[in-house]
Amino acid sequence: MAGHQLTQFEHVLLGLVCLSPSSGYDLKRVFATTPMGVYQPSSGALYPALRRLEAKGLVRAKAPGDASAQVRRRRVYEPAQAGQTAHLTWLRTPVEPSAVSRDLGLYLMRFAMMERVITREEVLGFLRDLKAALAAATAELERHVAATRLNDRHPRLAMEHGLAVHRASLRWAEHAIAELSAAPAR
Amino acid sequence: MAGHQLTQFEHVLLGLVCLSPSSGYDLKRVFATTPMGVYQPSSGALYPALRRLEAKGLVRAKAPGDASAQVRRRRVYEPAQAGQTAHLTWLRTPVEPSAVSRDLGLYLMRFAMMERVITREEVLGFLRDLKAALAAATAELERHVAATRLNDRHPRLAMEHGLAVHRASLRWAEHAIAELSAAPAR
DNA sequence: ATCCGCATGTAACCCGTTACATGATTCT
DNA sequence: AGAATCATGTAACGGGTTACATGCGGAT
Repeated sequence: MAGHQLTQFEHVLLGLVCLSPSSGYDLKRVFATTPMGVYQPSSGALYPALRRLEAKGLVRAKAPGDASAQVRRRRVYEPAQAGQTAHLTWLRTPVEPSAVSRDLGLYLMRFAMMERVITREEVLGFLRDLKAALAAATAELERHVAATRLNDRHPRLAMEHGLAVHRASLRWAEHAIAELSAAPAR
Repeated sequence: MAGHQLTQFEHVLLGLVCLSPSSGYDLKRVFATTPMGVYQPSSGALYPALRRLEAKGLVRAKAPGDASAQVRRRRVYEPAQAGQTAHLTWLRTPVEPSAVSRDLGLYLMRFAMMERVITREEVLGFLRDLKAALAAATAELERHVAATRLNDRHPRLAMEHGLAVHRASLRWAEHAIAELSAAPAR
């Protein structure tokens, strides 16, 4: 059934459809109006990706709600069972410490989609792994900064930027763990 | 001569070649060992890109250093005049406020390559523009966080991550401006 | 003699961008 | 009626990833 594995983009689309059934245009608006908007998918990326998800049996086009007055031309997608499980599996993918700097945006996206879908224990485990990976990446960068010649000011400053950003992410992870730990049970 | 415009990746490669003549393998090592390593170019991306730069007359393969013992199979690239000017033009490309969140890594790369190539005044102008763009992006995010329902904890936390990271970048820009302003004239 | 690191390259495949096309619906 | 927005789609093109191929040089 499911061809091979999905693109990150396809995983995000599937996640959004799981959050609430949407048409391609709805999803376009999501990217246009939320802070996800750092990436603005083109029609040529979005619609074929949805068709691929449909072809793999992960989503299906909802039948026009029988009270169809004019809603004919909108293809509203909803998740299929296989899509639900694929989404859950994606959310539960272990944190890869070596790729955390590259994929941090994706990890944040996954975190944002975890609410009310997986248990708080699992979320806290994810955040702890993320925090550990960020701490390791930060230490690695510190090593690198210390090992670098002080001759060149710009490269050193650029590395310090990376360091500052990593430290901010690390502090955020600690903050998020604290807030979720203190939150009332759902 | 120069076909159309270069890829960001090609611009980075050109910049590295301008910093010091390098072979493809040298460049591979640069990506593998420096904090640039978030992106690990494959052979199928790297060597064709260098050939494209060569075909556009921006770099050329250095003739084997006549004292050639065994250095025959290495193609060491050095910048051509057109490459130098293209690199300078790239470094001087104005900061695009609307894309600063997406392209921050590229901007940092450009900053790291500016040393000793353009005047300190220009560098400071660049940093001030970058700072302004980051401040605008931060304000935008703050607006968005404030306007969002407090119902969902995870999305709000994810947005706060973006906010924390933007603030760190902003503070870095201020720090960099201060440090460069205080630096002794070269 | 063989294995590993150096060093460059190529081909199939996939996918995203750009640009264009098309019709329906709503606004003025 | 005409314009803008909604809504989906397609074709050409470019470029990156994966995987494979190749040959030299030094190390065991």
